[in-house]
Amino acid sequence: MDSNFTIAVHSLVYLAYLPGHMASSEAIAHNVATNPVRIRKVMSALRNEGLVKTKEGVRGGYMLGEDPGKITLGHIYEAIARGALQPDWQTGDPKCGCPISSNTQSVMDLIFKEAEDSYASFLNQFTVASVLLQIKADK
Amino acid sequence: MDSNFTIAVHSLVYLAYLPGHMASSEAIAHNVATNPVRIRKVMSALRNEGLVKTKEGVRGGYMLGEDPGKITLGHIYEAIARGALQPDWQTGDPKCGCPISSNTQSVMDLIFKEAEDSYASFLNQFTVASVLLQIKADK
DNA sequence: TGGAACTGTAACAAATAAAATTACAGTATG
DNA sequence: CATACTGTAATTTTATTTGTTACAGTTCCA
Repeated sequence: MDSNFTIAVHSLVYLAYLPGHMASSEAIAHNVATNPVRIRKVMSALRNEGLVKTKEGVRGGYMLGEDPGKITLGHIYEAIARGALQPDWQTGDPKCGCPISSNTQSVMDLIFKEAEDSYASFLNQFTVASVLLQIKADK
Repeated sequence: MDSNFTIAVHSLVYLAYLPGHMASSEAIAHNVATNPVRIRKVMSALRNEGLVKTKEGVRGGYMLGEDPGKITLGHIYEAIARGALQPDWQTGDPKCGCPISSNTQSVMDLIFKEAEDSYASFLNQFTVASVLLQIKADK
């Protein structure tokens, strides 16, 4: 999977950490170690879910859309990475006569969907606030 | 992630499906819709975990190493895809003064490891035999 | 006993996906 | 109205995934 989920978590934790709870894409990009355009794209996806709020124009930037203790990693995952666990490439050939070759795709599809639900719900035990605490405690 | 896990599951289900429970890399590759070399690589990894047995030489190929009902998808995942859930790319810079930038990597690392454990254990509810049944029932 | 049918790998090439860059229109602020 | 921002599209660069070729080693059996 791509790193958008990690970037999203890092960015939100960074916002939670800052006194003003606000930063520009450039400041976030610097902390995350990537480029501002990428941060803006990630933030756009988070904004659609209400996880951040945007302020355009001079002295604009991003701020948390909710209390850090209310934003779970599962929610972040759903907002930005849904489907990332399943490989794009599929095995078999749906038009093939063999039932294994033709049906494995749809069965694996279902298994991946269920597994991803379980993954996202596992991630719900973490919040931006709890990750921030872990990071502060980390030596 | 790459598709090795899906290929592994498909291959083992295919072996379980065949009357003789045995097939060459070429036959498996054809069913999976990939090339024989790739199947051999996947099978090598599965062999290290005892999930398949190999027979070299004429009329050789691969056969199941255990009862299809005993092989769980979690075990297959561990054998071939451990670590695939975590992106290679990491955020932040461990040498940076800011605690967020420098510690997010190790904290996310731990979260991904735990999440992957939970993912693999979710997959343990499925076996090669149960997937085969699902595939046969699929219309 | 030697050629055919296999696996095991390594090395390389092609295709695809992820990340970075560039560019520019739109928006608030002072 | 110049400046400092976001939003997004287009493009380039880089990394990863997949496929191919090549060949040594193993077993079978004619």
